[in-house]
This record gives sequence, structure tokens and C-alpha cells, in this order.
Amino acid sequence: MTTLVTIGEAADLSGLTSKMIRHYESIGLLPKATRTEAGYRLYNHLQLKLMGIIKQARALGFSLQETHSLVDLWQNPNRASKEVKQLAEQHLTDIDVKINELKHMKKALQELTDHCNDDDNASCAILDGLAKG
Amino acid sequence: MTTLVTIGEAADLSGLTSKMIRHYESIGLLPKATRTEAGYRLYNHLQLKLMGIIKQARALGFSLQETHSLVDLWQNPNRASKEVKQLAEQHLTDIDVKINELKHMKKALQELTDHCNDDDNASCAILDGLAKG
DNA sequence: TGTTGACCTTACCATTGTGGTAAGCTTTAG
DNA sequence: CTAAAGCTTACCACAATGGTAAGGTCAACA
Repeated sequence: MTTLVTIGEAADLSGLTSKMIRHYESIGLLPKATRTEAGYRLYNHLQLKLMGIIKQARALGFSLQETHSLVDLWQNPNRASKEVKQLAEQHLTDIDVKINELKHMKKALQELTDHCNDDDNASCAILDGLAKG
Repeated sequence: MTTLVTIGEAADLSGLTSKMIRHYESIGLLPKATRTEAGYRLYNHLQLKLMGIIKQARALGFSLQETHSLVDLWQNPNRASKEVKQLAEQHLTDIDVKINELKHMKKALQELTDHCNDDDNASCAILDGLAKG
């Protein structure tokens, strides 16, 4: 017994939006949905599962392209866990790079704000810092 | 004696690209440049200074809109340092939020990869984790 | 002088991922 | 039967930047 749901229910169940689901289909991340005679998209259990995976991958910061690779790997019975791990570790590296960038920004900006007087005066260490380069 | 430079030199001097400079002018972040008879943009010392400030603000992660506010404050002799500091502290908060998001992603993904065997086997904790939701 | 190469101009399209809107058809509930 | 809710496609928008094409301009050099 295969339960089919429309795009709105699929959105609610997966945590995606209808917009995203249509978009993902248009870029090939989700397979083309079957349609009712009226043209409504219908989704089965497997597709809902896929949506859940996509949702999770996005929550972990994977791009849609990376997510696409993960979905392909998940669907491929001959996959090697090596490949998956490599993808994940590359992403972990990317995350670390971003974290470090943000930390540097934070530190630099923090130093400027610490020397800013927070009053009605025009003198301001932040602007001075920006202007000095 | 006012030294005027073309957009390419301005780009080299400021660390921006010609593209960015034109774009910033088009959105009002930089004032409209004077032109030679042939239509070439020319920049003076003040405008180079502005570009430097923009470059620095961007390096600290301020959006173009926030950068616009900072530039306006810098140019306003009646500014209160309070306003600048408020802008900076809001941005610091935003940075913290992003850092925390990335740290959560990192932790979750790290846990999955730690349990992934990195071999030619199809079994993979990462994909299982994504699929379980 | 003529030509070449480096530089400038505008105008367009692409990216990434999502949201919004409009015009119109379908289904459901009252 | 009608109204509301849900679906369809087809657009435009954001943020910030990069790329390209087609063309004008300026410098240097033979």
C-alpha cells in the first residue's frame, strides 16, 4: 500500500517548502514527481525519505550540489563509505575555514568597539580604525 | 594639487575591483565619479579614502547596506559615536550567531564522520545519520 | 603614421538558495 | 453552488560578485 501525498503535505512532512521541492525537482536533485490527471505532483514514501535527507544535509550546511552528491551516494548500493566520508571531511574543513574567518572578524571588530566611547561625541575609534585601514 | 586616478588604479590602490567600484557607484555607496571627456571615471584622494573604508568594512563582514551606513556616519561631522558603536555591536552579535550555527553543524557532522569507517563498504554512518533525520 | 595592446565604457547573463507575486485551474468543505 | 484552500507555471527579487561581449580610447613603438 503506497500512500501518496501532495506537495503541501510533503513540505509539512519534510520540513522543506513547496517552493524548494519544485526547485529541487527542476535542478534534478529530486526526481520528477508523478502527477495526477490535473497535474498535481504526488509523492511516495521514498521521495519523502529523500526530502528528509536533503533537509538534514542542508541543516549541516552542505550546498545543494554537495547534497546532490550525498543523495546519489545514498541511492547507490555500490557506494564506498570512503567517498561519503571524504565529502563530509571536506565540508568539515570548509566549516572550519568559515569559523576562523568569522573569529578573526570578531576579534578585529571587538578591538575597535572596545575603544569606542559610546557617547554623543563625534570621535569614534571604529570609524578611525576603518579609515586607517 | 589634486591627483586624479582612473578606475584601474583606484582598484589597485583600494583593494577593490573595478567591477565593485562601478557597482558601488550604481547603488549609491560611492558618489558618481567625475569623467574625462572620453567618459573615463576619475577619482580623487577623498574617494580613494572612501574605497579604503569600504574595503575594511567588508573585510569585517559588514554588508553593503551596513557599510553604507558606516560611510554615511564617517562623512557626517555631527555623528554620535553611540550610533556607530550600536551598528558595530549588532554586527558582532550577528557574527556570534553565525559562529554558533557553524559550531553546531561542525559538532553534528563530526559525530557522524567519527562513526564512518572510511572503507570500501557501503555501510556509512553519515548517510545513515542523514536518513534517520 | 599606423598599429598593437592595455585600458576604459555599457549591457547583459550567471551564480546560490530562497522568497514573493500573479493569473489561473482544481479540489474540498459548507 | 460557492468560497476557500491548494495546486500549477512563469515571472521578478534579493546579496555580492564574476564573466563576457562589443566597442571606444590612450599610450608606446616601429
